[in-house]
Amino acid sequence: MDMSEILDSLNDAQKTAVSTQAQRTLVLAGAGSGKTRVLVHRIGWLLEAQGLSPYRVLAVTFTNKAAQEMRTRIEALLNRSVQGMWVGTFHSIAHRLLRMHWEAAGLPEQFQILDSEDQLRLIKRTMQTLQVDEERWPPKQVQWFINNHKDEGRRAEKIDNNTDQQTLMMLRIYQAYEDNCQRAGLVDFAELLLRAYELWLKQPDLLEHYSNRFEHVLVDEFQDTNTIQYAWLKCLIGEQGQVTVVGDDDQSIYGWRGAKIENIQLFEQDFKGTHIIRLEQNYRSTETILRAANAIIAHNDNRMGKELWTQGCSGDPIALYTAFNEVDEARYVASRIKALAEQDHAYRDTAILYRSNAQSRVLEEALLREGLPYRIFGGLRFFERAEIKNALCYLRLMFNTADDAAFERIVAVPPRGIGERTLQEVREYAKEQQLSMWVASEQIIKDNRLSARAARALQAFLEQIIGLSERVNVQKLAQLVEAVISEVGLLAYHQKEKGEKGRVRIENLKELVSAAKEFESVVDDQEHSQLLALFLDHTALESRELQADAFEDSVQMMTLHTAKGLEFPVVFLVGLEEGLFPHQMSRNEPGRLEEERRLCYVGITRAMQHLYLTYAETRRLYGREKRHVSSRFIREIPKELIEEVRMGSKVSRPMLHNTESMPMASSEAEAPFSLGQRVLHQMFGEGTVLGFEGSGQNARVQVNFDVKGSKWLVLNYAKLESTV
DNA sequence: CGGTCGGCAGTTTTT
DNA sequence: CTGCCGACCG
Repeated sequence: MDMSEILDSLNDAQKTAVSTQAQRTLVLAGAGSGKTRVLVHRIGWLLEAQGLSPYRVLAVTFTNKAAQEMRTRIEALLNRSVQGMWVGTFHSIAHRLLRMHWEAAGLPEQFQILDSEDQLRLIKRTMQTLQVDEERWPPKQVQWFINNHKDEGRRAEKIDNNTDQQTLMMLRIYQAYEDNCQRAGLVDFAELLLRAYELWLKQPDLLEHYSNRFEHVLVDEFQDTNTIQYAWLKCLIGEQGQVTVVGDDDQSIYGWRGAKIENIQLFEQDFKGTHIIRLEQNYRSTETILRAANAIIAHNDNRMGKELWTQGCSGDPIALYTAFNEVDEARYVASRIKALAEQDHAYRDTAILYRSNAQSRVLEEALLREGLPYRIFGGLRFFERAEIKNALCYLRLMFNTADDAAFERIVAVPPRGIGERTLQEVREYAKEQQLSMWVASEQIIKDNRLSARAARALQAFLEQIIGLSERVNVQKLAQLVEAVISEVGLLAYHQKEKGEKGRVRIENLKELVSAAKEFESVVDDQEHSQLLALFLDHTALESRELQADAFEDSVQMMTLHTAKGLEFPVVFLVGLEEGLFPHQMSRNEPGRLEEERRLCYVGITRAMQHLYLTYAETRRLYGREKRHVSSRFIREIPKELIEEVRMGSKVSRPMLHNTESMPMASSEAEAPFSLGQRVLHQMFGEGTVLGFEGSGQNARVQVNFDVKGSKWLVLNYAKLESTV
């Protein structure tokens, strides 16, 4: 292959990053600077120019999507398959290692992965057996405690137990939870990483093998690595290994879940002679947008230092809309999107970004009112839905009867005459004898420790699972899934549910069968039982839906966190208020405030052409009206980049007594009411003016009545009175 | 065993 | 104001 294909399309900094001979390379890649491109071409360069075997390359990402994309793009660039290359998330690579070396890692061969919901349930269960007060030790907090320690590489027994009562109890739960996991062959997400790390420590020969094998390690989104991931990498790379890490300290937004932005600085110290390359040329946004982003992020301290620039045009000023309240804000966004659509902007070119999910609702209503199609990202993923997880837990229990988490989840779903009394009996016995729930059930039945009715029900359950698991080696995966949902009564169970809910759940269960079919065809030439194991891993590790949502041109709505890595021609960044963004909880701690600022930087740099910022002076949140001042992030943008928008009546401030002094657009000056004004209606009572539409005879006004809610009224008929 | 009611919490999310 | 979870009751 011609090397020029790999280098020619790149700028100088990118070329350097792709072709450097340095043993250690740190690429500081600004937003929109072609980061993925560099990573892909770097690997291409290593394989083609350096003649490295794909077998000797390990590339690590944070999401399955990124891993998938990387492999696809490398193969497209080189026009060949790179099968032997390991490309995956930290978790999937750790998982792969543990599957291959389960014995060395001290795990049973059929270990299963717990997602965070499973983990929380198991923690609750553990706490119940320990008789811990859930008021004093909230399970969520315990979960956080456990995961945090694991992320820092700390086992319960290694933690100093010379501490306060509160922590001491958490440690006890941590330990008991671990014991439960070990006995049931269960591994949570943090455990995958920790075990993989301990594998290096406990098995130097294994470490050496992989260190030798992976001559070059590449890491994407390096600023998001946590302590254990960093330690794992450091071991693997060792003194000899070559490594390329790519990241952007200004886009580190996951500190709250353990990511250590300091790892970037640490890298420079730990890996001597690191070649640092900055990618600062941006190919995404207008100069105006970049200047705003640069200005905001400049308020942070201890940056690695980077300034985005572009050869492109300066573009439109940033629009800033000050809304009276959140409804007005949403209305503005919707009306702008409608106007943009009329100028031939596709809906999918537009994104609405917000700090927290709770904000989406009002926006959604406004889009609905305008008849604009939208899609909200986030929310429950397919494999996380309750009915899907139930079905999967049957498969898990069939696969490994010791899986207590699965046992607990489905033993009474659908209901089959096994009540809390019976279960309590089983749990106690299991705890006493250090047995799995499954074996405990068997023995309790045998010992006649239950009423005849309960014993019969429990026996029937065990037999049903055994009956199903005998078919694992005989039937195809999809048939097996189908058998579970119909024979075990899940379908019938949801059929009985009233309302839309049951129907949707049944749809989902059928979707699960299709997913299994799809999986069969993708991963063929495997034994049936193997296939089941792989499928279970897949559902735990790749919660992404198999089929992307049906093609529809719609407005994209998501949180700022979700938007990372994406780009849109038009971006609305809403809710820029002190207390909301930066969030209340982050305002007083400098470190957390800086992370909020980086989040803002991420949001702004998503925009390619047009950026709209909005905030509401009053916002109803948690049923309470609160007044807010504009976000400091707005004020950190140079004034000359911003153009303030005033809609309709041109009154952005609802202070009634000030309306006269506010500038009025001549065309709208005749409007008898202003936005935010309080009015009285004969039938609907008092309310607040939210918006106008039309003029003259047809002029309509939208009023949010205190009691009757929001209504559109024709001004001519409405006989509204000002309350002032 | 399933339904209902009351209390309470309530950034951000991937694996 | 929601939505979720747990307790309680029929």
